[in-house]
Amino acid sequence: MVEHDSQTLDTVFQALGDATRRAMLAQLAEGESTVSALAEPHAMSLAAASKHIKVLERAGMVRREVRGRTHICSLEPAPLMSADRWIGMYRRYWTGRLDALEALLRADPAKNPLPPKKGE
Amino acid sequence: MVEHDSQTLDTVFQALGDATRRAMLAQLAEGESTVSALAEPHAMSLAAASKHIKVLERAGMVRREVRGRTHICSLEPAPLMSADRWIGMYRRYWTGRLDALEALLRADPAKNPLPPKKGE
DNA sequence: AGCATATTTAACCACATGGTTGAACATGAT
DNA sequence: ATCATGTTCAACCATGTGGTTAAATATGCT
Repeated sequence: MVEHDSQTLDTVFQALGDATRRAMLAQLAEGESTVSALAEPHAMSLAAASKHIKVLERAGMVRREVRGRTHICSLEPAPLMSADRWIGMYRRYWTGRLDALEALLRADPAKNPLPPKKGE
Repeated sequence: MVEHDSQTLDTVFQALGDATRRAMLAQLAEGESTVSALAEPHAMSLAAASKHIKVLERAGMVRREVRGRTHICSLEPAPLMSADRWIGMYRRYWTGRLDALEALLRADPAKNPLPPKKGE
């Protein structure tokens, strides 16, 4: 039985709900970065970027190692895994639905109830 | 190449960042529910629950069919799939890390750098 | 028509969020 | 000691969020 800690999921999903922070995670997936390197791609003050990083840290997704005067951030995968497992509970659901749709289409292709709908 | 619509991900992850709404999605995964049925398990006014449902709707995760005076809500899987695909980009990353860890452990089990750490 | 049910809307409140600027702090270089 | 660099902190602002209560709306029942 999979335990889902509600508070963890709250902070993780909240942290993911911002494009700047998602971009930072993407950058960290490529390798460690200093705070300024993480801030650089974004059109905002360093202080603002610093706050975003702190949100990611609070969510446990980023670890920080203070090396001299620079802070080196790295990705901590565990919370993302939690989020993934939560969403994973629904994979069964939607694959079921998609299978049903596919079956429907195979049964009568002329009805085609969907436009291509690839824009995502 | 997977297109990730930033705005969609924003609203979806934001919607997921609240335990009440996650519980509502779980309930909807079991089957359709009216607004009051969705509200019932939660210690809050109907108006508050109604707002939560609207957040889920805005995120595209819930569809509403007005049948008479009751509104029947159902789960719309596409946005969750988007979120899943986004997180999926990191699956490679963390399985890599875990594989590395596992290799480390196999190489020298005595070092065992981790407590069980199953609490999640 | 009149009443009950299902839901939303509006106005409000406290607090969080995402941004700013300017000052502070800590470290490294000269 | 001084100065520059990397980062945070504090104060502030506008807007968003999650909740409330009270009133409005829409439908169904008798």
